[in-house]
Amino acid sequence: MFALVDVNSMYVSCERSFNPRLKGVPVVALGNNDHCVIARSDEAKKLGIKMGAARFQIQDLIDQHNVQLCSSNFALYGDMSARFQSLMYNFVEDVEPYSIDEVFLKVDGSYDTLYPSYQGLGESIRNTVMQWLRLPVCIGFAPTKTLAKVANRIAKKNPELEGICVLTNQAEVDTALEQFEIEDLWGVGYRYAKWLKNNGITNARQLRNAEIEWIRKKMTVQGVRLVYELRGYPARLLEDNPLPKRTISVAPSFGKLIPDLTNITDALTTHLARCCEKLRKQNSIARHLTIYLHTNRNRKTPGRPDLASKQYSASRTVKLPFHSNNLIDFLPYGISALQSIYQFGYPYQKVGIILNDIVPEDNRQAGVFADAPTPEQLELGHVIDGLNRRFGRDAVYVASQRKDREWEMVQGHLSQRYTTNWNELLVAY
DNA sequence: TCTGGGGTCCTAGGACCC
DNA sequence: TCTGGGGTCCTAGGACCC
Repeated sequence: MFALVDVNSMYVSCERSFNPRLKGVPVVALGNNDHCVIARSDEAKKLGIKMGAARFQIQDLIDQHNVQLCSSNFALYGDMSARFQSLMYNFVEDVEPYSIDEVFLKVDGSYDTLYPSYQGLGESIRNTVMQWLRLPVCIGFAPTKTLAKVANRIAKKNPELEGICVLTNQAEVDTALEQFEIEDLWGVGYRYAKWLKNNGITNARQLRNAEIEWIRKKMTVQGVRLVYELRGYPARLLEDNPLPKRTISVAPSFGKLIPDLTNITDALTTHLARCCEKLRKQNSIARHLTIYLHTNRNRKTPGRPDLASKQYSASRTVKLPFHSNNLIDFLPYGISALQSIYQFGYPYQKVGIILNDIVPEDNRQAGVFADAPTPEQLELGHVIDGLNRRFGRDAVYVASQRKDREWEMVQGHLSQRYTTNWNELLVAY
């Protein structure tokens, strides 16, 4: 049996955990630059605020119902997530952190003596997370991960279940799948849902009974796994030993549209420094660097059809002569890639970075035409990370970075980093 | 006026190897 | 005249996830 434990409205719940005034009232968390809704409390959902809505579209609702706004505070959410995940080891040995607000657990018979029923185990997890972290969770139990996802969603949609849904026998599974919309299934996105519906498959039970080879042709082996999982045969195992990331990307939008190369280069430098930090955090090095640049696709500038109202986007990938996690190694390649795609005259919204070809740090090989880094060079990055952890982000940065940061994002409703910044914690209490 | 950010997996096809 | 069989590696593109 698997369980899926999921924090309800994660970001909003984290904010509420430290700010009781947000309880019982509509709250939304906003994405970068406070533009876009990325989490909603139940009260906000009832007002009809949709996921992903732009703030200007719901400004009337915000004013009428005094909806509380929170800028996204990932220092807080990430730390609460780590606490939530580590708490799960108090109950079971096999834990797979799946996303910032979800964990899969393997719940086998060995826990029978401690928790005589899945229901009892679920209640115990729910109560403990609430007591220790003040976060509300829902839990679904079932024989496969996909069915546990189904059970979790049922727990969430039916308040009378009080956050717990157990699917064990076939009759329960049949009923659940019959009522489960195809597009809500884990692994069925917009396009597959459309195709399945066109072929007469509208609920999960119909998909479970579908012909395997026909599914494979359209939905590849992943679709096949999904059907097996619905039939109760595990095709996705618990991955409790997460591999390092194979792609690392940093691409926040600017706080306003930026036309000039100087400011964009400055942003690129800062983003690249973040990428290297992420690499070092998982003890990796990378060799492939993609830089992309684009204007705001949603902007419909009325009036003069001159350059400033047209769209532009471009990208360039470069391969370094060796793997690295050091900003100084990446920077010249990043800057020349940027210069090769930059075109004068457009108002840009974002410069983004993607790193690929990522390998463990101790797999480092000297390039044929480049010297291997010295031990001091290898250590430098980790030393900078240590200083920035201790004295605050950007305590140490490269000299070419500017201090004014004209491009930086806007966050007008940011809460404190309650759990990770001791000074702020003292102020808060 | 204003619309997020960061990932994974799979497949096909091209270039190359012996 | 007749031109095999079995691989690897890389990339782009498409689908999905939270």
